[in-house]
This record gives sequence, C-alpha cells and structure tokens, in this order.
Amino acid sequence: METLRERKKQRTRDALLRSAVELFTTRGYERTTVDDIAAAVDVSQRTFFRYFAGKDEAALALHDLVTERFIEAVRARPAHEAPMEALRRAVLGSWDTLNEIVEEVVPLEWFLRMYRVIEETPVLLAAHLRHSEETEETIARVLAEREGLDMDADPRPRLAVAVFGAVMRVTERQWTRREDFDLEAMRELTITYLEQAGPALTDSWRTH
Amino acid sequence: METLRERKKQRTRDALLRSAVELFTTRGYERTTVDDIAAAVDVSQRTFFRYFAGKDEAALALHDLVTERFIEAVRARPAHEAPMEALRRAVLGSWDTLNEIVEEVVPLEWFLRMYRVIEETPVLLAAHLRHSEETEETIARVLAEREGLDMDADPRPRLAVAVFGAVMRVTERQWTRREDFDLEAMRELTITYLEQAGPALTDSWRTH
DNA sequence: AGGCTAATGACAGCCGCTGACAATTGACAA
DNA sequence: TTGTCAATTGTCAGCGGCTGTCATTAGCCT
Repeated sequence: METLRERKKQRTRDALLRSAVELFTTRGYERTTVDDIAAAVDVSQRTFFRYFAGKDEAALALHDLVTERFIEAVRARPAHEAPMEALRRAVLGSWDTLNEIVEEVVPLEWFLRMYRVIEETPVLLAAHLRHSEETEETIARVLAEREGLDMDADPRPRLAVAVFGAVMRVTERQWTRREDFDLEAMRELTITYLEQAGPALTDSWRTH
Repeated sequence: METLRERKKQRTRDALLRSAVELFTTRGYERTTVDDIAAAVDVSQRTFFRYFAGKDEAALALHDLVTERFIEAVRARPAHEAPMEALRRAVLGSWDTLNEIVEEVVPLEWFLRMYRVIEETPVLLAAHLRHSEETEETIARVLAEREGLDMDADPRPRLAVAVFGAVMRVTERQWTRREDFDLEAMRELTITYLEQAGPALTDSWRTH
C-alpha cells in the first residue's frame, strides 16, 4: 500500500467488489453481467477479469476473506486443545471478529445477503463447496502438524476436518433459510448442531 | 422403450454420453467442446443441449446413475438397522452391482477414469459436490421417514447423512490418487475410513 | 525530463448456452 | 395407404463469460 499505484489498484478492486456484491444482492447473480459491474465502476470488462478470475470469484471474495481469518484462528489455538475443540472455538471466535473484517469493504448486511444468493444460485453454491473443500485440506494440514502426524499415512486429520466441515455446511444451509438471519442466530445454531452431531451418529433416534 | 421413437431417442442419448465420456477421458474435459461431442455422433450442437442441460451434466450422468441406485439401496435396507449401519451396507452393496449398471452404457474402465477427470477439473468437481449435497438431502429424507422424524424440527437426519457423506468424499478423493485404482481398493478404503471416522473425532491422535 | 514498467482499453474471437422457427420424421386413425 | 398431428431435429441468430493481443496511458525512478 506504499505507492500511489498500489493504492489505486486496491481502490479499483474494492470498487469492483462493492459493485459486484451490491448488484448480486439486488438484481441477482445471473441477472447481473460482468459488463454491468465494470460499467458501474467505469472500467473495461477486461479489467474486471484482471482482478477476478471469474464472475463467481467476485461473488465469493468476501467469503474467502473470512475463511482466511478462520484458518488463522485455527493456527492460533493453543496446542493442548483437542482437534475438534480447537475447530469449534476457532469458528465461534471468527464470528466475533467477522464484523470488522467485512465492513472494511462492504456493509455487513450485504455480506449476509450474499449467503442467500450463494445458496440460491446453483453455480455459486457449487463453487462455494469446492472452495470449502480446499479450505478443509488446508486445515487438515494445520491439525496434522499440530498433532505431529503425517497426512499421507494417517487419514484422521482429513476425516475429522471433513466431518466438522459437514456439520458447518448443514448449519450454514439451515441458517440461511431462517427468519432470524443474523450472526447471533448463526452462533447458536453452530453450537447446538455441533453438540448434536456426535449423538446423531451413535444414539438411536427413536424416542426412548 | 416401446415405440421406435423412444428407442431412437435412447440411442442418440447413449451415443452422446458415450462419445462425451470417451472424449473427456482421453482429450480432457476442457479440451473437448460440445461441438466435438455432437460431431462425433453426427448431430447438431443444439440437439446435445436437448439431452443434457450442460456439458457438465454429460460428464456427471454416469455418476448420477450410480447415485440413484445407491439411494434405492438405502430405501431397501431393513428398518431395524441403525441409520449409519444402513448407509454403510447400502454403499458397499452399490459397489457390487455397479458393474452391471455402468456397462450397459460404457465400459467400466471409462467410468473409473471419469472419477479422475472430475477430481482434476475444478468446474466438474464443483458440480459434483453440489450433486452430492442434493443426494444427501434426499437420503436424509429417507432416513427421517424410516425413523419417523420430522426433518424440519430435528436436524439429526441431515447431520448424520452429511457426516457420512463427508467420510465418503474423503474416501473418494484419496482413492482416485492411488495406484490400485479399482473397485476392490475402493471397497477396502471405504470400510477402513468409516471405521476410523468415529475414533478420529473423539480419541486423542497422539500415540500413547 | 525522459526512459522504463505496470495498468488499462480496445478489439477480435472462442465456447457454452438459449430462443425461435422451419423442416423432417414417426405415430395413429380414417 | 394416406393424411393429419405431434415430436424431434437442424439452422440461425444472438447473449454472456472469458482470453489473447497489441496499442495507449499513467505512475515510477534516476
């Protein structure tokens, strides 16, 4: 961020991202063309593609930002915590600092609404799931290192993270369909779903 | 399959699917255009899109076929089995009858190689993950009905299926990267990974 | 001030995909 | 058998995402 050039680049990127998210959350993803976004920032379409690999990358950019913070949060967890507990605390912690990160670029409101856009748009949901898998691979490596394991020989890190991710995905999905669609509700849902995941696998579901 | 018309339709669909899979597994997905596929069957590009909603649907069609059988297998499981056990037996059973289903359209070899193509091609992997999530929703409904639960009030069916699906995804992914890339190896991996998933969540990973 | 390099715009073109309409071909009854 | 109806296909035109190329502009550095 030193030179004028770098500041200018950052500003156009932010402007593109802002316009993209605004258009996606109002007009919808499919009904927004890349030309629309570029025009809103008064930039050529070609320039858009120099900042984002594709239309979908612009839609998921905020998410990726938050995800990075989550990964760092996992890394920052004390080594004595059990893996699943570390993941649990890392997510919940991320939700706390989320506000600050997001609002440097767009209003929190827009970020939340993007969740629903993603969930409603097949191609975006697909891309989102793929990103999530990549994230899981990264986190599995973090956990493996924490515990001193070789991931190529021991599948447990990947398995644990995949299971955790699965629970989080169900949480996310159900959350976006709720009336109380805010951070506090997400927090509660996350906690209860993580609690119920274990029993759901082992216990009988039929009421005793 | 009664009338000539229906038989003809089935034949062109099969031919398109066969050509698509052959081209994808040899030339690669991205390097194969829809025009290539249509030309190989001597049909217009427009006709291809009348049979497949998109290029990716043709790439995942075989997989969807197998998935349907898996869902039926779950439905067919005796009601006294615990949910996770029913899923486990259903998958393993599916792998047994897989051969017959697939070989009605393409050689089994092609089907297996498509796994790697999917895993290597970001856009295909994304679509595959989305399909998997839809499958999980369906299966959750099946389990909920088996156990007499209301999915809207009780998250356990979705959670259990999501966790099961997560383990299967890790299995799939690791399997495609192995030397012994055949059905028998997949069988073994599935069994051991499903065994290790539980302990991976609760036990300490550090050697005692 | 002037040369260097990075960022942008303009243009052409490929590919996936869709709508519309005309032509063809099988189904079915008179 | 033939004529009518409906389903299948081909053709064409066009949009939108995305990329390569090259000329132009604008910040950087001595």
